[in-house]
Amino acid sequence: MTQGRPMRADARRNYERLLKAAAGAFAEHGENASLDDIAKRAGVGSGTLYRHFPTRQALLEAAYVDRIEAFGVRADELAGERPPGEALAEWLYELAVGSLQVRGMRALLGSAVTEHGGAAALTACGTVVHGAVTRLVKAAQAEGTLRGDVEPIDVLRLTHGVTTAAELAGAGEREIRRYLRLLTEGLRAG
Amino acid sequence: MTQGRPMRADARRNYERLLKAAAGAFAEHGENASLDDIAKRAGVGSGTLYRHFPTRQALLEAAYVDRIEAFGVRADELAGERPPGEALAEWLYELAVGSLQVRGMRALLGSAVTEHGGAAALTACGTVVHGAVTRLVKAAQAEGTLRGDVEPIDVLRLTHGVTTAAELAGAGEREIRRYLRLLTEGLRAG
DNA sequence: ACCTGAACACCGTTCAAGT
DNA sequence: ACCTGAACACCGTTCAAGT
Repeated sequence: MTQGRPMRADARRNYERLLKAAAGAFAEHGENASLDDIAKRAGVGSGTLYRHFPTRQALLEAAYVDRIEAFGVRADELAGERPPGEALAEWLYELAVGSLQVRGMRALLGSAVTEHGGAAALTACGTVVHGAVTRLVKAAQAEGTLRGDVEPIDVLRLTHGVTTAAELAGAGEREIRRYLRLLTEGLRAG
Repeated sequence: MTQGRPMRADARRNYERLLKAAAGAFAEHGENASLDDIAKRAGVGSGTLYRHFPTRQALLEAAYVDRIEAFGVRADELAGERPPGEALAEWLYELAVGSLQVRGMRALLGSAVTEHGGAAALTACGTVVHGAVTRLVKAAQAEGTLRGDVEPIDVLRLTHGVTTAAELAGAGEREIRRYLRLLTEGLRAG
């Protein structure tokens, strides 16, 4: 599907250098790392970067595609090990921790659940994450531990929101856990 | 407190022109509106903008200080009209709707609840909002409708997070209401 | 005391020329 | 088919000169 004809040898080499440079730059400077700097680090002209990755979004996605796919696998693992409600909670927790630790991934996940003017053109990353959360959510709803009136995408968005909140708090993993529990249990007394 | 000696006439005029231009630019282009453009709109040199507002944050805050203070007043109004739990919920709703509608205010509120390396130097805007939410939260906790293990700042952060989520959804006011209810009631079945 | 605007540094993006 | 890097446009920030 993403297959096209194979790249010329130099193109493929540049592609991989760019990915490596991008990962480093995003880790150091966050999602807004300079594209020019990334090209320089990779030792290629800036035009080459644009040829391979027409938008910052595309580069971000390519840089984290492995990690995102690991989350898809992890969802099925958890579904096999634990009761649905717990599996969902743990997966959301790991997703939140991941997007806090790996700078740039939060932005990627955010745009993966953004409504882009109606007909949501799901990104590759969006497809994987959305598929995973849908399986977990349906199971938890069937089990009766998750309310029936929420869509999988709502859960993803709210988790992203909670992660944002935790980041504002300069939070560690304990704080994320706390905020996520407030979401799943609610703020009401009880 | 913010009083200093009175500004020279031309300084005061420029200050106000800048505020007006900033409000317009933020409304049009969001929180990242070009500062240079704002100075041009106001008909002043860019240095003048920096003299009055050393950071973008400072300009954002000055542009919205009236609106923020209105939220402080509104909190007391609601506290006088409704039971504490309802007053808090309604206030958070209005805050969320406000930060979605007025571009730039969301960013301002976000940074108002951000932990800035330990000794949180609260902004003026942060002080107002934090004071208001504290009054509402304490009352709701005393009444027993809000769980006792959350701090006012947590409520503010989570509301900011929910607003973020709603924005991702390209949401209207109905969606915000729904997401806020999910926060206050929780995701668990029941 | 305050203002102006040129100057500098930096970044994203395009595209003509090269291999 | 792909790459390079100069060129352009734009922005934030500083500061010497001016009133």
